[in-house]
Amino acid sequence: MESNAENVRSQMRKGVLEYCILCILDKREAYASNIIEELKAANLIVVEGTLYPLLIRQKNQGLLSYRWEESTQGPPRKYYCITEKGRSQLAEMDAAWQEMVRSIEKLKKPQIVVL
Amino acid sequence: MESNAENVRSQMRKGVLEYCILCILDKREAYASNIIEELKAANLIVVEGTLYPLLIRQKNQGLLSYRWEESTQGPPRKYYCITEKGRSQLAEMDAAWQEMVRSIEKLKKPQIVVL
DNA sequence: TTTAATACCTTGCAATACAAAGTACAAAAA
DNA sequence: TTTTTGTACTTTGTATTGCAAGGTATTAAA
Repeated sequence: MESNAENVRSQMRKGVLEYCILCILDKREAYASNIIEELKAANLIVVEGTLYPLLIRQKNQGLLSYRWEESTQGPPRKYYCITEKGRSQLAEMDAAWQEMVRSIEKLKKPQIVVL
Repeated sequence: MESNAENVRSQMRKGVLEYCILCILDKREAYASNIIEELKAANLIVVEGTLYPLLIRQKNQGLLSYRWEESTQGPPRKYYCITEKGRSQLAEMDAAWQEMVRSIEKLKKPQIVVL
């Protein structure tokens, strides 16, 4: 894939990542690697340096909570799960996303000219 | 509307604005106020301080060109129109946007668990 | 001459995605 | 025991960019 197409996609991810995290954690709790895997499966590449600060921000906002869990292979994992506040934020983001999709559709339609 | 909902929408606009501008200028040439009006009609609020630098950036990237036109009421206007390079960028952004919409749909679906 | 309306531009700030490097822990290899 | 490997979490520095706020310029009306 070209570098330009990469940039275009990277640029579009901005502002949607928070939403994606809440979507994923709304289904099940997960630790960072789980989240990265699921994002990758949906063609949304994200690196650690992006995800960790984002999770911390959302936790500090009260949207997420976490618990430590021992791992059989490696250091303990931080499993995040969505809070009530997180769910209500997710509901707002759902609405905002749908509105955004409609907005783009509107922009794509030929302009209506009154003669 | 709540401030939080505003923030959510503002955040989501990021990374999509460039795409929106190209969508609008793909239909017809326009100057800044035209563009702001059309974005507003699509529920995408953007202010001058955001739009002008963005138009300049896209012009410098060769995605847009402009011409001056006298106005009957006020100073001359800078009418922007999309270039060939801009159209090819728009095509890439269309693809990226569709992919993003599909990605979000994918994340919303319940996870498939193999037992 | 002053004021109002319109249009374009700039500055400073805050948020954030990312590359890159660092820290910590556990198990396997030497 | 010591070193290496793999996994996981964290931090730092940079570039981008949306936005509030303020500035400049032109025209026409008061």
